[in-house]
Amino acid sequence: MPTREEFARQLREAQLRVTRPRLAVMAAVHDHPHADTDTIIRAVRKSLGEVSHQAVYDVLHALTDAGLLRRIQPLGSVARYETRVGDNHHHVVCRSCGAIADVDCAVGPAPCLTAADDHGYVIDEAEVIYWGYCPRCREASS
Amino acid sequence: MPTREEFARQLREAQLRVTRPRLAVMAAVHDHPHADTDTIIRAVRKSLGEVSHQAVYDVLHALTDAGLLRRIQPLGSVARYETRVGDNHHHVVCRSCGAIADVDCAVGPAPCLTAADDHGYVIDEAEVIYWGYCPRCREASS
DNA sequence: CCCCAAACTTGAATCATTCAAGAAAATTCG
DNA sequence: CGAATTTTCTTGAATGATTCAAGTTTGGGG
Repeated sequence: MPTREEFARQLREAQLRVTRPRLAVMAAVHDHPHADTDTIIRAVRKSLGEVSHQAVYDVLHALTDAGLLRRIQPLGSVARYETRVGDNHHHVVCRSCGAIADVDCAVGPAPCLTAADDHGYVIDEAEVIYWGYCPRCREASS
Repeated sequence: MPTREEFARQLREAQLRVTRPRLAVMAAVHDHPHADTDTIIRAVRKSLGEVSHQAVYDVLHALTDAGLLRRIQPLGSVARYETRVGDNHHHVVCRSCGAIADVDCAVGPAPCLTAADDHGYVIDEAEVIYWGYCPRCREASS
């Protein structure tokens, strides 16, 4: 996993101040891929002691706006975050337990798909969510 | 647009009772593609008089579970519904104003895409959201 | 026409997220 | 190095979509 210095460098490059909560959030999201806000808050408190939930929300927004984090939100789920950005990869979501896994882009570089009729929209990204059942749930229900 | 009888038939085929709120919700969603719940509630009240918001939520869930409606929820938006179901089409969302337009599937029948590595998941649907800017916002910002 | 499960009404509760105002900390510049 | 300035964090309350719960009404089979 990236070092503390690596995270700090990313923050500076994005014109953001380097603070303990921000470093902790970066580490937490890195360690818990696709984690929801509550999980991230708990992880951050585990490493720093008490931190306000508002601070975590602020940090998640700032880092997302800066492009250091990516926010995803499958139907019926709260917001989730991941550190893997800039490679336009996608996600598989289990309909049963909600587990999420990364999937590489199926058709090349972003935007990796071309709409049949774009209605005049200028498209710059195609976000794909695959729905199905994860190995564990499939086994449990058979 | 489908007739009242057409909607009633769809409800019966789905083993659901035919009620005025349900017919009104079907018509409202049909008339307001991609509308959020609040818009639907207002449209229903316009045609039926006072109807509890809870009834509309119940109906939307029942119809969605029955496959008569499809629920979509782009990042940062509340739940939206549409009557076009079963054809695995996708959506273009404007990053600026949030306008949504339908887009036919680029690669054939569902699931229209193949994941590079499915991690053992059994995938039955690929949901695609194209992000970009609609003609109006593009013009307004130039 | 009667019955009863399914639907609807009313009213309160939940919970993720946001708002607001002041305190604390991180860069900048002297 | 130390004060000034601005960003970030804390505290505490508010918002708003959605859900829960209990009781009433209604659709449609018998």
